[in-house]
Amino acid sequence: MASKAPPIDKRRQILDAAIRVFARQGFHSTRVSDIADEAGVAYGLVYHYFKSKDEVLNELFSERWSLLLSAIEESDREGISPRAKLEAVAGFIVDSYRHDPELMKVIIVEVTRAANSFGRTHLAEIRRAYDSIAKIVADGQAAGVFRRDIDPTFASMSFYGAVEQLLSGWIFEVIPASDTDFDQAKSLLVATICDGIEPR
Amino acid sequence: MASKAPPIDKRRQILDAAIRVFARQGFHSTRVSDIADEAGVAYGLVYHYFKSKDEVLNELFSERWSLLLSAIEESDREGISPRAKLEAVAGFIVDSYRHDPELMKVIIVEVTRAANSFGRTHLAEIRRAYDSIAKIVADGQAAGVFRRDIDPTFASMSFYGAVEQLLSGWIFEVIPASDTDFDQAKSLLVATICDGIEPR
DNA sequence: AAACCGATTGACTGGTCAGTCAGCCAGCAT
DNA sequence: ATGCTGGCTGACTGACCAGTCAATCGGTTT
Repeated sequence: MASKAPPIDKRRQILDAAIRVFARQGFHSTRVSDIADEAGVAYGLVYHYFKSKDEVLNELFSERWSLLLSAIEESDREGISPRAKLEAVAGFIVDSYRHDPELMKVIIVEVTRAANSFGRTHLAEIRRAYDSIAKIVADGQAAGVFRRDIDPTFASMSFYGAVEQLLSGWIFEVIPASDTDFDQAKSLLVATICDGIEPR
Repeated sequence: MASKAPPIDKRRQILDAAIRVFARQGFHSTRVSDIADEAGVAYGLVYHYFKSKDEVLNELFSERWSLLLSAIEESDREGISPRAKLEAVAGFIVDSYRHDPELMKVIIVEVTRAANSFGRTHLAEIRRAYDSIAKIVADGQAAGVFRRDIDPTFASMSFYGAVEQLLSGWIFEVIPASDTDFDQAKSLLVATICDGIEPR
């Protein structure tokens, strides 16, 4: 037989199990044995594929965050209005959550908002997202479609903060999370940040 | 002598030490002995005044958060415009940070954004803040000074998310934090959320 | 069939702390 | 003086768990 026996990717299996377990219990209260059990794999195998428990989370974060960064930078390259770019960014993040809520929960709760632990480690990567958004705003100002009296960095933080708060709300069931909520959120985020909540 | 020897409040001393240590090292990597050392007090005394290490943080959070809730509800009672109410809320939070950055850091990093641990425990209290802000927005809509096509809960989350993201930026030195930055932030937050970043 | 090798297993170890507890001591009452 | 009370002390313990490692397994090469 030239065909190999199904080479089940145990590494992937461990990562996927880790997403589920981290999402369910949080990073700090999951034991490495929980991951191994969830993956249906021996304890030691986790250490065959990963240097440490931390590295499992790092891998999950970096895998996904690089996609996010690409998406932001990609949308900035397209020949669309700054407002449409912001909408693309919000859309990508919201869709990421819709597509894989567990992974996004882990990333936000354990990394992005865990500023004392993994957030520190990945600060540079996280910052790159802020900076890319700020650049979109700055370009919009240069083009005259955004006000110049709001600092781009400030606008970027407000925008990203609003997006993340929304995801947090969904994650912890503070606000409803249906498909229509997701779609509304995309346009409402942009409407809020660009137009404001006062009538025009 | 009728005057008592200075009754140094050891309980308070422990709480204040905990703020400093939690801010410096984060809750998870501070040992109870670190708190005791910082307070200049014996290890066991921490357990004389508090049931557990968790209870120390709970106390710090509740102490401060109740002030925040009062301030929000207070500002809603004053006969000012909804926009001014939002400015009061943003102002109070920003000033809280200016006045005691270490405590606010602990509250945000370890509770408000630690959704899997203490955030869960205090979810109801945190939610009350969201709800109070949402009420301000809803009243503004009823009065016709805010658009009706943005859900108050949504607006509240965006607003609070922006505020918290800003504090996070200061805490982790992603953005500069001087007194003028604080003052600008107050009005910019409201300008952003109310007026939007597009020119009127 | 023998040597080889990476994947896989899970019992074990070493270190870390949260929380306990037995008792000390200062001030006050009797 | 003797006893009492409660703040205060810090050595100790029991539980927990990340990470190690020696052994096994299954497939491939010589």
